[in-house]
Amino acid sequence: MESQESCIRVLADSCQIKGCKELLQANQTTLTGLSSILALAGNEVRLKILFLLKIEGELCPCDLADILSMSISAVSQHLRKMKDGRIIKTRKVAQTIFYSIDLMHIELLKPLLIHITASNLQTEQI
Amino acid sequence: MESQESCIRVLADSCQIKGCKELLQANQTTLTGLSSILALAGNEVRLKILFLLKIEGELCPCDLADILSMSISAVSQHLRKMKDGRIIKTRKVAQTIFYSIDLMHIELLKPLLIHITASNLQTEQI
DNA sequence: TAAGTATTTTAGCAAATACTTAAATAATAG
DNA sequence: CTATTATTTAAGTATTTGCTAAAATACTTA
Repeated sequence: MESQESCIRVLADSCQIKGCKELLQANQTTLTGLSSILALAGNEVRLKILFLLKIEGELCPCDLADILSMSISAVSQHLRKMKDGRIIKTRKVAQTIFYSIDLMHIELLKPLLIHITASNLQTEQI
Repeated sequence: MESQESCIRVLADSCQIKGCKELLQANQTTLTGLSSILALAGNEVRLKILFLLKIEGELCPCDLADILSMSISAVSQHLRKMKDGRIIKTRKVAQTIFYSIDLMHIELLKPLLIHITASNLQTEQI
C-alpha cells in the first residue's frame, strides 16, 4: 500500500488533537518569541557573551573579542543579532560601545513564561 | 595603517580580561552543555513539541505530525535530536512510541544553572 | 507468512548560520 | 583636514540545519 502522511490509529484521540492545535494557536506569538530568544542563547559564543555581560555588567566588542579569542568582526555580528533580538543594549562612550544585558526586555519576557505556565495549568484542570 | 585584531585601548583592563578568560575556562563544560540544550529549545517546532509534551504528558510522532501539520519524518528527526540531547525519552507500546519530557535529565540540568549563578555571585563578591 | 501500520533512517537539496577578509562609518587627536 | 582607533557592514565561503522523498526497520494482525 502507498505510504501516507497520517497514521490510522486506534488510539488516536481526535479531541486531544484538536485541543492541542488550539493550544498551539493560542500561544503562537509566545512560542515564536520565546524560541527566537532561546535560539540566540543556544549558540555557545553568544551564551558566553551573555554570561560575561551578566558578570561584568558591560563590555565592548574589543574586550569580548580578546576574551573569546575571536575576531572583532565575528563578535560584532553576534552582538548585533542579540541587539536585534532586544536581549542586549548599548551605551556609547566616545568611540567605544559598551554592551550590556537589556534587563527591561528580560523583564518583558517574564509574562511570556508565566503565560505558558498558566496555559498549562488551565489545560491540566480540564 | 593596517587593521588589527586587538584594539589598543586606554581603558582596557588586563586583569579583567584575564579574569574573564579564567571564568570561561572554569565554566566551559557547563556553558557547552547549556547552549546545546538551549539550541534544542531554540527551534520553534521543537519548542512546540516540548510545550505539547509538557501539557499532554506523552505523544507519539504520529499525533505530533498531525498537530503540527508536518510530515512524520520531519517530526521524527526533531524528536531524535531531542532524545540525543537527553531532554525527552521514549516508551514503547506495541508499534507506537510515546515521547515525553525526560524529567530526570531536566533535574540534572538544575545544578548547572545553580553553578552558573554561584559563579556569578562569587565574582560579584570580588 | 504476507500485508498493514508506526516509526526511523538515508540521501539529497535549499536555506540559514558563522566565520573571514576587506571596505565603510564614526569618533578623536594631532 | 588627516591619521588613528573602535566598530560595523558587506561580500564570499564552508558548515550546519531542516525539510522532502524514498527505502529500511519493527511490530501486529489476518
